[in-house]
Amino acid sequence: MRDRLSPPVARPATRRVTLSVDVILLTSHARRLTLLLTRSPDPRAKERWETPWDTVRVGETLESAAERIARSALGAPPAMIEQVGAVGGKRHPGDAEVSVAFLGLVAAGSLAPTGGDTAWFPVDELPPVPPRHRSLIESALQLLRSRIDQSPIAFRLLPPTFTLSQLQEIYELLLGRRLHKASFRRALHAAWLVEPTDEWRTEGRGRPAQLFRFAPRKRRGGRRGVRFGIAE
Amino acid sequence: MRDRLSPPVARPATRRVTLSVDVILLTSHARRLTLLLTRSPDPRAKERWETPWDTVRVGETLESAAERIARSALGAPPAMIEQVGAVGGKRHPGDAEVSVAFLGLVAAGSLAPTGGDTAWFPVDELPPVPPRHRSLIESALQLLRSRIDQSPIAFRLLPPTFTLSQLQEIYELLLGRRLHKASFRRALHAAWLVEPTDEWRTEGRGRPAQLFRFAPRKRRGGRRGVRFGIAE
DNA sequence: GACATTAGTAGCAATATGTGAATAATTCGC
DNA sequence: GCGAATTATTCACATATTGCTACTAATGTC
Repeated sequence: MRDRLSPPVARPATRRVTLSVDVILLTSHARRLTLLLTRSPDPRAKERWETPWDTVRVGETLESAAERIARSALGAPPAMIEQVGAVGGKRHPGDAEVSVAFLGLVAAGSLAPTGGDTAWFPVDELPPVPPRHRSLIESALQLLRSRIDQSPIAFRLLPPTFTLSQLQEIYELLLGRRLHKASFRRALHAAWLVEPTDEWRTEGRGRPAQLFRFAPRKRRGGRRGVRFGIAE
Repeated sequence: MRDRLSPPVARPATRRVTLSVDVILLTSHARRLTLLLTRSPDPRAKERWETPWDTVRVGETLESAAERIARSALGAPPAMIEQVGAVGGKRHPGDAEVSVAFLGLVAAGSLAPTGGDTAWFPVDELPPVPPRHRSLIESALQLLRSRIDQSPIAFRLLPPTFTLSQLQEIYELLLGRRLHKASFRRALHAAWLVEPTDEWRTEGRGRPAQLFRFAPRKRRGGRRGVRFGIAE
């Protein structure tokens, strides 16, 4: 089988392709998911905005390149970074044949002083971006939604301490639907994911809310049955 | 921000890297997950087995390259193929700087007539493989387990018609634990994923089992609450 | 102080899940 | 042919989880 792919001993030189690392940086702002875009440096570019990207430098891994690109665009490292995947086909602003996309999450409130070359856009009101970036953004959002219950994604979109209403708001944002307050809190406490601090926040009107922090505890091995969540 | 990455108008040529596409082919056999490996064509290779891989040819996408490699190794296309992700670092048998891994699922029973250069190994009894392949196999298995309840993975590991005991066996294999028969079936029927055929299979001794086929129906919009499954 | 507003809980009905055991349809040994 | 062994399928019931309405609490506004 392999023989058909390459000669038995001396293998052909692996073909070289142009490769980029592209970073999707997301945060929550004003009850909306927002994405960081940078202005295209090329005035002839078809689209004026694109996600931060660069090539991998010598000695860098894909991850360290993604971290560098994110830090450079934000002025600070994101709270979490995760690979989305690799894609080719579709036009890339630097004409990279293959792009490896990373998703970076930024805590709400730490929106960098968006300089003239970077700006945050609500994900449902994006300006035109290059086709490959459009597709990577879609993939990143899908990843975000599919991992929300397995990974501490929601907590990375919040500052270290937060109110339970803020947390619920993030979940509603990511899931795209309203959640019931009592049920949400009951499930949250049952999961031992947060612990209360002794601080309270007054948000203008209404009763002050207690602040919590993310502090997951080992959970007693609750062996649940299978959940058939297959949509297709 | 972008300015620091590249000059305003004329961008630097995107750096070229050697790239491979590596395919993890899995099936279920004798109550075990098994993986297809090909014999290394290089007698000086440190490891004698590796997962099928090749470079991307001109005009191919990553996906079509993965399909070609899988078809070439199996003699037939896999039932499903999905990207695992991209990795660098760690030694690759062809010294590719970056590898994009794909997971391919093969229906049980269609084990190709494993020629002299390819063979199936139980995933928990693999011979030594190159470090990058070892790592990709781990990632693929993790992906498999994390998607089992969202994607029809289990069904792709089975022939078009199957008994519910076979299906449960696959779930137990992937989840690594026993499931209770009655609960499993109740949840399965509630999810409207299978429909009975009018065939029965006699498996030697015991009562014959009815054969079912995968036939997911649109499910009444069961808006469930949040499940906090975060381990950390 | 009455009211609007947001936070946090109680309690109960409706569902879902865990489990043991009953019932069904075969083959095997004799 | 008959009973034991084996595998499939379902029932029934105890427990656990979830959905929801309504209630209490603590604040700012007027």
